[in-house]
Amino acid sequence: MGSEVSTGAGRKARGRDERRQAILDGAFAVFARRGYAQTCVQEVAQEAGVAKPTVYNHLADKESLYREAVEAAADRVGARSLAVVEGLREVAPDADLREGLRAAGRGLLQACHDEEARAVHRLASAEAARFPDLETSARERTALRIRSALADRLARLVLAGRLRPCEPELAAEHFLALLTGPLVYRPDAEPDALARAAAEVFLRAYGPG
Amino acid sequence: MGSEVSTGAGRKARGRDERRQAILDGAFAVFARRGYAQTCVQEVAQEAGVAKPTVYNHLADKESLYREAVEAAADRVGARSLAVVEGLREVAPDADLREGLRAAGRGLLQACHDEEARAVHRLASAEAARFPDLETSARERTALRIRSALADRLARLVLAGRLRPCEPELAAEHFLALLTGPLVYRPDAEPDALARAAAEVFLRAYGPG
Amino acid sequence: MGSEVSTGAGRKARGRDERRQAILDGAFAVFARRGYAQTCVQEVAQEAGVAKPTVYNHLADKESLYREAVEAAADRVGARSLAVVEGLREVAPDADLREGLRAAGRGLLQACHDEEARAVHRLASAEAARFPDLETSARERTALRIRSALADRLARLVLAGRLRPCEPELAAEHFLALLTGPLVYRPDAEPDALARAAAEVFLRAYGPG
Amino acid sequence: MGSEVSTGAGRKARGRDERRQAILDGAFAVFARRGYAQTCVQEVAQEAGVAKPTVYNHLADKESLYREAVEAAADRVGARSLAVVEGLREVAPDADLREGLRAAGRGLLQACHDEEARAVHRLASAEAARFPDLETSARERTALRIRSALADRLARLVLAGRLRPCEPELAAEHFLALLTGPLVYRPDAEPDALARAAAEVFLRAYGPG
DNA sequence: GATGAATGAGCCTTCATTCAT
DNA sequence: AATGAATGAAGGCTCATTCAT
Repeated sequence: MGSEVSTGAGRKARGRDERRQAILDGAFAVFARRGYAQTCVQEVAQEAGVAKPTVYNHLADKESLYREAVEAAADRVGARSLAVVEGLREVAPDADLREGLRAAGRGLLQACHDEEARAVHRLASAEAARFPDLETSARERTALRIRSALADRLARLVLAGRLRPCEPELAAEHFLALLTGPLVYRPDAEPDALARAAAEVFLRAYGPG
Repeated sequence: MGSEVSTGAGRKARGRDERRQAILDGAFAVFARRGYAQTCVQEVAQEAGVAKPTVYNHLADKESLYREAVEAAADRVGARSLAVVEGLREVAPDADLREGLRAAGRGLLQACHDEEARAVHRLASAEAARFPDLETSARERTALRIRSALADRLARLVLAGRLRPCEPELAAEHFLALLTGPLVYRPDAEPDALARAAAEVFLRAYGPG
Repeated sequence: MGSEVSTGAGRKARGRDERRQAILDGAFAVFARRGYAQTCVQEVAQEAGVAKPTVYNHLADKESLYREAVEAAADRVGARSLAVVEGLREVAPDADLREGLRAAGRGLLQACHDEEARAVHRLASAEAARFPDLETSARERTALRIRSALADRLARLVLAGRLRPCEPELAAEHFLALLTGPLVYRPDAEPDALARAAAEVFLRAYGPG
Repeated sequence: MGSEVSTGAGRKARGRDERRQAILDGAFAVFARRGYAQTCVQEVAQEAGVAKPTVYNHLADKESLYREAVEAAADRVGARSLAVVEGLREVAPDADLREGLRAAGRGLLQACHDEEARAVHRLASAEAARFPDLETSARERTALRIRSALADRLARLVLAGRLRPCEPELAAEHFLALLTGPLVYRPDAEPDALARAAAEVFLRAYGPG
């Protein structure tokens, strides 16, 4: 008895959470592949390596499964993207701002336009009829967090005299729009070219007078 | 049968196309409300005021129904948007360009971000798994046509010396991105404010040196 | 076209009702054999010779199926029993009343304690948790109708001086209780013996002074 | 393990039986509320305050649980009813027989038509398909024991000249039928009124010539 | 002995699609 | 051409039961 107390409890708790994670990860993968309705819980269970009822042991029903899987993925995307934006802190006072924005742009394209990020947005908006608030929830976990963090960085750059005075939130929206907007027309555009063009145009519009 | 050929054929043909239209319109409405899987053919039939097998008389199956309904709607959206862009032709050589861009922006927001347009994009991307080419098809009928027409206008403005030399396609993408990008963060933003900001920033970046 | 109008419409209507009847009959048979939960709709469909969805085309769900099947059977039992009680009308003023009651008793045992009747009561009370009012509904269609009709007959016999003055409803309950009560202890008792004993005892208690 | 043998065995045995009782009582309560199929073992476990596998440690499976719970309750009902019938022993040779029967009738209605007793009969007959002998088993533990005991009392009353010669078993059946039969038609009838009417009619039929 | 977690099996229900009229 | 009715196929969910602790 005593020999299992310390690790036993730990293993149990850890095991349960790990299994839940595995189920959510499997669910996101299958939902991304097939969409909500095409996905059957059976397939999610297979992907997670558990039996079907085990899925229901952790998530109440297929809808919860979807919602939680999408939100968890949205959190991952948001976290990745935030880390990239934080990189802008390190732009030295005399460093090349254009280069810093371009690097941030490249990073953001990787972080918030990779396969997972696009799946998050697609899954969130696709089932807006069934989950009226999922789109908003996903947006808060990704786009809004990113804009907010980026606006913080831009505000500092304004104070440092490296950008002209402006509304930081709007400027952030514009930078992100310039960066990702073209993907609508050219989904396979080179990230580096996109980042360069976005930085260039952004600085012409928002650079110091 | 034979007795109806002369008038009957005419009536039938016209009635047939009208009925087909009614079915496609009903289908788009229901698909937009419920999504692909939630929609049952029965409901489409009701919305169109016909019986279920009649739907199958006009469209082979549910998938055709979806595809054709979405593509027809995409064509409508594209046509509306093109008309707006064509309005830029009328910007007189000495007129206020900023105001012209702003007006075009307002019109585009109405034309390509109204309920129907957003439904088209949502429906096209939501079922990417089932219709791998529908997203591309819808994009061609809407976004690409718009960009192309807008690029034409911008090229003329460059030639007229009212914009700095640039790649017209990229500039068009940037204008559209500046215009609609903020909607990701503020879905209920005022169209006029969006158009003004987009025109302003676009001209700072692309206006004559 | 014209040649099918008269029979076609009839056939359609008749066909639909007949099919519904077949489904309800099949359902009652299977429910009586297996009980509510053991019965799967598939088996009901087989018994009725239709496909499973056809069952759902006629009855909304398994619960409706149960309720309607039980109530239809209750109506049949009630109708059969009423016919037997009506037979008491024909007891001539100078005929042997004991013999008339005995014959009615035999008939009632056949009509309201045959396989079907017992199944009705069992099915109605077994699922009282799921169908809180089914037991009452079945009782109204069977027992209460029978008591009422029998009370009518007994009242006439009182007026004719062949029974002592009494409350006809209570007397009817007592006759029916004497008739069927012993079945609780001897489910296989001879109907004729039961009827004779019930008539005998009833007349000792309710016969003219 | 070894260290608990002396006291542990005693405690365990007592605790074990008590726990078994708690489980059977909980099972009966839940089965009576929900019926066999609606009841899940989980709910029985909750009602008994134990975990689900503990139920399986005491009873082999859900069917045993049902059978044993119903039979235990039937034994309780039978015991209560017998005690009431035994009360008839005390009718003094010169006491009011009508009053004695009426008192016994009231007592029997309490003992064998209370909530528990009706649940026993309902549960036993409801699952006749699954437990072909449970109905008989329950009847033996309740109705047949009661009839037998009552027949004993009636036989003595015949010998004492207070009832006319008759078959005691049949007379007992008739008394019980007169007593409880009307409940079929009036489930909420006053027990006292029922008992009075039953005693009255019974004595008219079975009282001394 | 008691429990948390996992599973195998089964059933209700829905719906796209096809016949017969 | 249009419809009422029927069906084949598929999937979500529940639950009795069993391991591992």
